[in-house]
Amino acid sequence: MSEKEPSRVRRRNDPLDHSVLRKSERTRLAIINAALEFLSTHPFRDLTVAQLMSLAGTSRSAFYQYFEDLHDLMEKLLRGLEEDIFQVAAPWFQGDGDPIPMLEETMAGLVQLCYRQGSILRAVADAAPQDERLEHVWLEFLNDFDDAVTDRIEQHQASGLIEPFDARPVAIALNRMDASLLIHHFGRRPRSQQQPVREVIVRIWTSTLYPELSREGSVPAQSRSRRKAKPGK
Amino acid sequence: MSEKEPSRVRRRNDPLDHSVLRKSERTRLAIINAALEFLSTHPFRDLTVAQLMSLAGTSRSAFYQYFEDLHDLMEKLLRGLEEDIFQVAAPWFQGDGDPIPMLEETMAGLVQLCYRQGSILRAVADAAPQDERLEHVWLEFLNDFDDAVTDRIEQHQASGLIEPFDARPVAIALNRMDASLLIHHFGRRPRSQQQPVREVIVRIWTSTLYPELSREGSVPAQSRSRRKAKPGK
DNA sequence: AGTATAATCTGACGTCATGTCAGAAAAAGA
DNA sequence: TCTTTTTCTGACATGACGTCAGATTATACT
Repeated sequence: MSEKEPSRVRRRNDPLDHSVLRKSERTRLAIINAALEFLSTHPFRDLTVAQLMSLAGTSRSAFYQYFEDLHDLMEKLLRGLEEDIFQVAAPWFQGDGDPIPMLEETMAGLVQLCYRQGSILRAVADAAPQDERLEHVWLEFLNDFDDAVTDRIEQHQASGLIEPFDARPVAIALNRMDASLLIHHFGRRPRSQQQPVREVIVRIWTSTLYPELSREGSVPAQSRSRRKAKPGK
Repeated sequence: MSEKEPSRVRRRNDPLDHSVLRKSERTRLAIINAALEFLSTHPFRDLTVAQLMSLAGTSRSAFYQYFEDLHDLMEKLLRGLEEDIFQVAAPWFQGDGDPIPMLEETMAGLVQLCYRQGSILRAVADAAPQDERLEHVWLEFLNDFDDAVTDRIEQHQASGLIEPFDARPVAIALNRMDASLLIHHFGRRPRSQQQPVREVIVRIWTSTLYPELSREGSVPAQSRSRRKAKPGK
């Protein structure tokens, strides 16, 4: 998310009128915001540079001062998400203790995040196959997740929490499921409810990874609604 | 592949030489074959009408006599797959008896089919977000599967084979996983091996749908490759 | 503030793939 | 061989892209 600092703040007069930001930075943000707004209501295929820049309030050609092309813009948007996602996923990946509650927490966070940013995720996924470079970034993004999940499964296998099996294919499968599901449910309006999505993800992960643990204490696994999940504001 | 016959010989006596097919039909097939060949080695984004028609051996504009545009062509290709897929999936959907072997059979068939036709699947999935109509067809295709799986789960729930839970979200999740996975592993060259993919799909479906049944008889589920699985081909 | 300089913007241009159409060429039928 | 129908083709118009030189505006310094 954080690019470079506003850096040398040597404003002598009061650049505050124009906000502390450099012009270029303001324009860049205007473009990004226009894109976010547009993509929250339209599919990526309808986004053109002309459209976008008229929303952003400058001329079409100015776009190319900030991004190589639309796919480059999507890449930047993805990078923004990436951090948040890895951060919100931390509990299951790094916590210790009963893995199922950690899984639930991680997935709740993931679902909530994607509930808000799902349109970006969808836009990136839609755009990726059109551009070799973006596709590479997207696959790398997914692959990072595969690596992380594989590691975590192997750790839990080493400590006996998960029975031994080839971890990577399972990690890939679960991740692809998550991605497709999150995009499917939250990638366009109107969005699905969070709860059923959260529940089904947790159900499949736990029955796949922790079958013995999951057998108990969850009837149909309906009433497991946890803390009110602060409305997130 | 095939240029045009030495032709020049307009023998209307035996149209068999030019095959029994009408010219238009031969051209249509030439286009489709050129597309299949191209897509088995290149991503959809590199396919242009000009490229395609030069492979097919006729002029660019002739393309539009047969298809509205490239997305329409992709739709036709998808329709071709659709039948095969539903057919090969029959065992679990329609058979009766122990559900796990049926699942295994269905998934083996699915994996094998997609091993061969994966590039089409990928091309369609890649192309879908670019065209409203194709996207609709693709989503409908997935949705038909969701319906079928939901029904089957509910049947098995009614007969006590599967514990009660909201079937549709689970069906959706499992289907999206399958689709992503099949495209991921078989959508481009070099392709993954069939066995691990088949195994992981079966593992996740069974542990999700038939957790009690699956607990037994499968150690880590590695050594389940009893039969030599005739080398494919 | 006033001005020099650097940063940013803009319109015009060339490119490429698309989809259409009228006329040419070839196939089908007799 | 001739006629009719089908199929193909080149040329055109369109729309989005990405670039660039010159104009315009912001910024820094006195």
